[in-house]
Amino acid sequence: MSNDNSTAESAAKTSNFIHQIIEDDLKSADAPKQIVTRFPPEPNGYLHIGHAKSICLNFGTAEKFNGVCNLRFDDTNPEKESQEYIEAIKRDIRWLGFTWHEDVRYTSSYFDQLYNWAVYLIEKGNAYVCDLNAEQARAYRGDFTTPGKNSPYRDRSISENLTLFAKMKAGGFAEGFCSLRAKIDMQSSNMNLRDPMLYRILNVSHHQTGDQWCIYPIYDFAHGQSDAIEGITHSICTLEFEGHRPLYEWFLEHLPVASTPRQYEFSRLELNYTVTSKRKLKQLVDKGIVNGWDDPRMPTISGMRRRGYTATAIRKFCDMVGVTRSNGVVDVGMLESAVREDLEVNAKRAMCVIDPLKVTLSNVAEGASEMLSLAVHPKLDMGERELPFSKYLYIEKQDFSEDTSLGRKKFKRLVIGDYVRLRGAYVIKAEQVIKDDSGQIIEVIASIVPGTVGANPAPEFKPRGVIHWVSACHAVPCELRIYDRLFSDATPDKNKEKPFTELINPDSLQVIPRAWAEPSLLKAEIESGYQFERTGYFVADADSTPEQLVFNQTLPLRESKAK
RNA sequence: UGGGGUAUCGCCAAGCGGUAAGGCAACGGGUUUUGAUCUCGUCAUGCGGAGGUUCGAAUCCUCCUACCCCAGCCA
Repeated sequence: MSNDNSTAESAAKTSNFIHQIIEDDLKSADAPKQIVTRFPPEPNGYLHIGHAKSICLNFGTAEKFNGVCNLRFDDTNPEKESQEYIEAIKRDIRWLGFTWHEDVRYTSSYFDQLYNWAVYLIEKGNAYVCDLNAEQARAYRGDFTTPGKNSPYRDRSISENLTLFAKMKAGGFAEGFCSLRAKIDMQSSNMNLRDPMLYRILNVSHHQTGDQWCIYPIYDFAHGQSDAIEGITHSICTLEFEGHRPLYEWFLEHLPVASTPRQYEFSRLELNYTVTSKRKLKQLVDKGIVNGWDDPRMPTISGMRRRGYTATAIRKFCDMVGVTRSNGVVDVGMLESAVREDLEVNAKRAMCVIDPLKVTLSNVAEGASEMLSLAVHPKLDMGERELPFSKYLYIEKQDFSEDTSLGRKKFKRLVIGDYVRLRGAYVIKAEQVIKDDSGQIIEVIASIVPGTVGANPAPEFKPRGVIHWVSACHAVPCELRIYDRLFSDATPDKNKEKPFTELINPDSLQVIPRAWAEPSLLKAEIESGYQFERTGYFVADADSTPEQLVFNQTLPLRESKAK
């Protein structure tokens, strides 16, 4: 489908601070044999545009340096995770065009090893079972300006800790009764080092391990070690994990791990007029504000796919925004620009009239039907399509005006007494307008200039412009869903007055139940992009049935001010 | 407030001591059987601020300022 095979080349050209670090690493004496990265989503929601950036970075970096990238589900919190999300995430990554190394990994498949390492820490006197409840633990932790206090359980003996931890694992304690904590430094100015929790008791079954465990490791105790197990060389994550890096390294230093991955952080992607947080996107879904995770207004990968955004465009966009450590909010227009750039060369052209006005051609015989052949793309060779022409047409209401004083440059459409080109067909002249009792224009009588198909007319018949059309008796009805940005606020999650769920653009979805498409669109495939000439990019939606075609507007065409 | 980060055009972003790339947007001109595309041009004497070092500073030093992250048994 994609005519763009320059993605890999341009990806190879783009660089960022992480690539620079890797280049240095590769030159060093202890250079890794191979670069290994990983994309570690938690299966607690669908992937969004922010994840796309991380995916492009991790898979793209591995590709650039002839390394590999693992897909690892960071499934340490079964309460919020599900198999449905796992399947959706795999589907989205594949759709983006990336292939993970070997089999999918799961942090949960390392639970035994992680447990043994926890025991190891206890044996070395570096971890203890703490009976403080959540509230008490918070009080003991202190705050930014107050150092924490040691837990009264901090100095339990190694053997007692071993017994207690085994009992935790065996289900001997109620949820929340106790936890395993690392013995680091309650006075640390880095809150993450104030004896962080390693394991908590969770009496829930896990989507991968079933009821095998009732204790689950916390992120910090699982992530770095999982990286080490997999031989990850560069563990790339977002900025909010920066403060966790000392802890990440502490575990690698205090455990007999086989390799020492390094963590690097970059700033997460933010887009204006949207939210990029799985938690918030889930709220939109749960509250029914949108129709599911793949609603075409959602910045999820599956939503964008359904909207008609292409993988090529999303990857191009990720390339455009770059990778840095500074927080910023990217203009959603940049994403749209990448989408148009791809669709301009990859979308087939077709015609569809949204708001029809009947045109009767006075000098075309009743019942006469001519089959015209039009290029699928005006510049690229994408074949031809057949288009029936007849005495009765539909054009857009907007493309006709009674105001004959409108200048030819000001209004490049149909006006009584003047000429206009029907795209790919004849030049016509509007002769007469017919109105109903209320004065509404219901029909225009026009005539064709013979011999103007594929040929320019004599100068005196020079058309004001080109308009799109369909043959009224051949056109197929279809439903159009026109989308606009989901939020009316540029920064919905930073608004002080209202929660983001109340900043929804009331016009984010407009349904046009009956538009008229050229017959070739009957063959439109789901997810295949079209440009409806002069109106916008559209894509056939999976809701389409043999009786009713449904198209989603991907984006309108750009419009210069004059229009 | 303690700690950790970040500040270059409206937005994103190169720059790594030698005199401010590029993209998006915007604004002008041209081409065009899509008011699309394409194309040509304009768009930071200035790099958060103030000092300092240097022949030379966005790049080095000092001091300010603003914003982001951390006080989940989330990731």
